[in-house]
Amino acid sequence: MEDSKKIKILEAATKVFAKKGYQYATIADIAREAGISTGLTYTYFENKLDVLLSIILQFLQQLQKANSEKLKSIDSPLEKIYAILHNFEQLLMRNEQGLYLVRILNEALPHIVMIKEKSLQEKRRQILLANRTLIDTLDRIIADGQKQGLFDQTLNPSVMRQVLCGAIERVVYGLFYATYSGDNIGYDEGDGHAAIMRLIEKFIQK
Amino acid sequence: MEDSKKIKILEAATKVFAKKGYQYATIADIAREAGISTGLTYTYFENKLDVLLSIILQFLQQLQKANSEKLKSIDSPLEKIYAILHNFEQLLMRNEQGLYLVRILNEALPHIVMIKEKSLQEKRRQILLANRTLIDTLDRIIADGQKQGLFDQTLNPSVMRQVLCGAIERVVYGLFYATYSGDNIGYDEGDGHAAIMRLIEKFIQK
Amino acid sequence: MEDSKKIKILEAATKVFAKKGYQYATIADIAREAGISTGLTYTYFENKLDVLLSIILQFLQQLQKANSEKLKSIDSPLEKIYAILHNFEQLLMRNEQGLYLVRILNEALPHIVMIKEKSLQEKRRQILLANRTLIDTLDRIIADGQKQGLFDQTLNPSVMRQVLCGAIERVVYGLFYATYSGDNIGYDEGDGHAAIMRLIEKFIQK
Amino acid sequence: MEDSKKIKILEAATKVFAKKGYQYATIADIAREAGISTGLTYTYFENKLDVLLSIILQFLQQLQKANSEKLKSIDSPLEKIYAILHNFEQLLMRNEQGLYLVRILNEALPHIVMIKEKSLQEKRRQILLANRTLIDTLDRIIADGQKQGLFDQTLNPSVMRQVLCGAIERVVYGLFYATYSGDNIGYDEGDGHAAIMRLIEKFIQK
DNA sequence: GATGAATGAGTGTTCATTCAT
DNA sequence: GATGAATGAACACTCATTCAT
Repeated sequence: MEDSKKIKILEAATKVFAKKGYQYATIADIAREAGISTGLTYTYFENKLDVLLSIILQFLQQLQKANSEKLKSIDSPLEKIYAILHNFEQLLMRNEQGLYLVRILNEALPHIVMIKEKSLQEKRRQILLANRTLIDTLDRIIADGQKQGLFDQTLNPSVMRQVLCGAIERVVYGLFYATYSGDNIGYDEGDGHAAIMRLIEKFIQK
Repeated sequence: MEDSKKIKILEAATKVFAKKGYQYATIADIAREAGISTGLTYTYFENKLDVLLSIILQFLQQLQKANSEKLKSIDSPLEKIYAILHNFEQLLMRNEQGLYLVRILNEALPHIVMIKEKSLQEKRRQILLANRTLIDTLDRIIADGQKQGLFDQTLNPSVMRQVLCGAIERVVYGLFYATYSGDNIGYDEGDGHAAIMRLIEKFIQK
Repeated sequence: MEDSKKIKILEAATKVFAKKGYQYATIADIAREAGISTGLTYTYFENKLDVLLSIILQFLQQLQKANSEKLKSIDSPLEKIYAILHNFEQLLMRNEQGLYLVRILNEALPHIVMIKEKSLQEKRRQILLANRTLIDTLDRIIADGQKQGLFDQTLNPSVMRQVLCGAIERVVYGLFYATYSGDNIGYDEGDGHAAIMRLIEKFIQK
Repeated sequence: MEDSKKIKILEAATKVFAKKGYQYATIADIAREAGISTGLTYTYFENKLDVLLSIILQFLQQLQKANSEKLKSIDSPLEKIYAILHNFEQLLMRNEQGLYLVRILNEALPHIVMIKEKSLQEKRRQILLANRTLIDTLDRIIADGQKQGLFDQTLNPSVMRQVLCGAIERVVYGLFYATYSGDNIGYDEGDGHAAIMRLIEKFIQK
């Protein structure tokens, strides 16, 4: 089990899933992109869905790792928010693969809850757990900020987190779309970053 | 060609697409939900994709109609934003069908650009047009608000619109998820509405 | 049971079968061409195959009737051959419907033997009988001609009849094709008639 | 892509198309006859129609090759006609597959002009070209024979070729029918060959 | 490990046929 | 008789997955 080949498949699949959508991407597409045979995919992954879940889990785990490292040494809720945002941007906007991920997460997350395949339950559980951990982390930081009188106290932390995440997702998805369609969407990465910073400053903070 | 049957199919398809996702929904599922035979679906629609596009187009046209009616009599950019938000909520949160729509729009919109089937090009064009009209309307309102010194002038209107739309989408999608999974997502419709109002007040306005 | 409507359906079906081929012609096509509803077709015919068989049987019966009337008063085998040829040309080349028939006979006759539907066995039997009668008539005339020393005696009557019929079929089919494709096939009705006459004169006669 | 499997599929399809007719033959039938799975058919052919066209094209190309090889070394128009007839008989009457072909050609050729599928246009073009080449070759040989005073000069070469081809087709088709229905058609292969030879001698020659 | 030929379950779509009106 | 909406069986085709080499 060469790990380098597994990585190559995951990268190829990320690209193909992002460009065609999970449903329209075939194993043959992915194998071609990875420069291997279709059959070999099944040496490294249970099935097509396993490839998708592995991509998502890898991302969530990377994010979780980056977050838990950074957050330990930060006290201020605001700084924590910034730290998480920074990790997001590092993972999603620094390179091609990151932008592909945005599209995949956007498409796939709603389906994950419904997965029933027995052999993938463990991966499903891990993804849901990592997702929940991220959500809980954000909610707790916001609640802390509110308690400390730093953040808006009129709103529910969960809904504030949804606003923040939804905004980030949309802004970054637009950047993915611009990159891969060539269309002009009216803003660039700098504008996007500025908008999210301003959102935190004006909407999250008191 | 009973129109009532066409509506029944669209309603059934909306429900099935939302619950299973477009790809996993079969025509048989939709027909069963609508209480008809599979074949009859093809009396009213060209094919499965036509059903999806019809659902989306219907929503966008309803929204466009509601918006153009309301906006005529309003001058204030802020009030215009509220009016559009109100229309969104009326169409998406008033009933079951609306919540289904959120899920469908979220899943399907990214794919519409790629549609190549000749017979569906006109519908594709109408959807893209209606979507663009909505985007342009919002961007223009925001630009007006900025010119009049009412809205934040440090940000690009397009990116502000993305933040607003992303936030709304995520908040409403959470409500859909809560309704159909039964999970507690930590906020309710009232919280959601309040958060969006607050977003407009603090992020959009100066 | 209006007989005029039955005829109208048969005429419409003849046209549609000829233009599209039996398999590609739909009942809806035929009904549209006949100016009636699809359902009404089933008042006059058992099913789609019954329509086809009725067309063929009608032709064979008309030919049989014409032949038996003419042949009674003719003694000379050669004149008999001419009489049958004349009847063929009268039925197949005098009008549009006739040319359609050529195409249909050409396509459908090979399938008729294989028909297994119980309700159509009687019609199948009649068609095979009429066909056999025609074949036997021709074979007997040729055998007579041979006995009387008028026709070539070196060949089997059956194979001579095949040559004659095959030639006629091909020549007339070419005329149908020319009429409906607009292509130039290099000969016209006059040439065709001349060729068949010459074939009889040189190949059939001694 | 084993070539032997492609051939196996073509042979199986030739048999099945001949026995059931193109429309009534299913891919499952063909695959069963070939001893493979339905899916594998699509590894070797675009679709069902592609299988049919491949059968026809293969025959026409074999015939064309055989003709062009033989005709080079022959001067006499009469000998050329005999050579082409010989090639026909070699390809169509030597084995089971050949007799199946007669049936398929008879059924399918009229439909080929109408094919609209983009991916099959090239194959369609090649078939029509090969067919035209065959027709033109025959017409030119006949015209030559007429110029040299060897052939009947009272008839148009095109119509003479139709008579010859129609006769051959019918005679051979009868042999196919006899073989596969078991019915006695009143003549055998020897009779058929003799009849065609006699047709050339008496109808084509002066 | 690596290949890609082979499998076959699954589904969109068509259309002959039926039947309530 | 006449309609055409409704049915559902049938089939071409796709593609995830397997496995002999």
